[in-house]
Amino acid sequence: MVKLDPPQREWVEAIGLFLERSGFPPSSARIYGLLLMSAEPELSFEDLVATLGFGKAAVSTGLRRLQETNRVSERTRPGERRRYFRARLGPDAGVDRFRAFNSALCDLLERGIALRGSRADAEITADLEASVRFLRFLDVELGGLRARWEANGDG
Amino acid sequence: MVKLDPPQREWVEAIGLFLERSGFPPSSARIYGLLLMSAEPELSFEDLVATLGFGKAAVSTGLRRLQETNRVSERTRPGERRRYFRARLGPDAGVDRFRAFNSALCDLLERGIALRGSRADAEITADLEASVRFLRFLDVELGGLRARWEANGDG
DNA sequence: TAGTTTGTTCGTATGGTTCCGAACCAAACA
DNA sequence: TGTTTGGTTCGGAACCATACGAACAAACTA
Repeated sequence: MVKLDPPQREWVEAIGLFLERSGFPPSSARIYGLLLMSAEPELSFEDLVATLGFGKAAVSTGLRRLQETNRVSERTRPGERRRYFRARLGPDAGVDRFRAFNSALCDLLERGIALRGSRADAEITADLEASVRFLRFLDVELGGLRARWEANGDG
Repeated sequence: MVKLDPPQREWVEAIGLFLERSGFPPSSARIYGLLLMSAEPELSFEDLVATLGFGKAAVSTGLRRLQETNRVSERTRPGERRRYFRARLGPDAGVDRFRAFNSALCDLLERGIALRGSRADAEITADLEASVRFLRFLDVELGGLRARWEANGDG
């Protein structure tokens, strides 16, 4: 059981809603929020159940999703069977997903352009081509950005 | 009714699924896909209903959502009551949403850092601070990117 | 006025997601 | 071997979003 002020509880809820909008199920989102807000860097399964008020099932599947997407790591302490969970914070995750998304979109748009053929309206085709060019530009630049940030040694 | 090859139909479905994953309801996603694939740059309400196989209700609400988010424009032709719908393709929409998302996340993380206070685990706090710094850097750079692209006159 | 066209809105139904409680399993220990 | 602890998986219930059909509205025609 984790001690949290009311504002801290509200924050967990707020970031929970936020993560939900980016595709996480509610249980995963609250778990991640709690791991970020807790004064302790690691929490046990039981801590999560007791503090969040979710059933064990929800916490179990919520954790699984978080681990599948590399958002949470898990370890055990010597002599204890219990596992402890910790939030993993990589600033790049969002960018990576964004780039992957754009890349997939780009491929799709190119296939679309090809399928439209030459008899189709030229303006829409031109718009699609402009989108593809921009997405390619964006991908290259985002790659450079990442390199630049890491070179600065601040991440 | 719009004539589409089977591969073209599949493409509409594919980009439909793709847009669904970025938050669009299924009907909106298919409508937008069809508007992009159709040889005609504009389609009527009836075209959408007949080609997609959705009911009128679904097309109506699907279109509303697309218009609310500026993804589709509508016009009438002189002497016709019917309305014609056209896809609007802005390459920036994705970037804007990404930046808005990051900005909101950044604010949230800063509030989180403040709420954690000084008694909380320092490593997690430091990770949060690094995330904030990176997000700020990213936002600035993305702004610059946009400007650079538009200056090149290729969008 | 009566009828046709062009959509919109409402009530209901359906599909998919997520939750809970319970049953279950695996590991440690008596 | 039996018991406790730590966690997973299953079945059913609840919820939310969305689709359909039908009723409705608005605009034009005859």
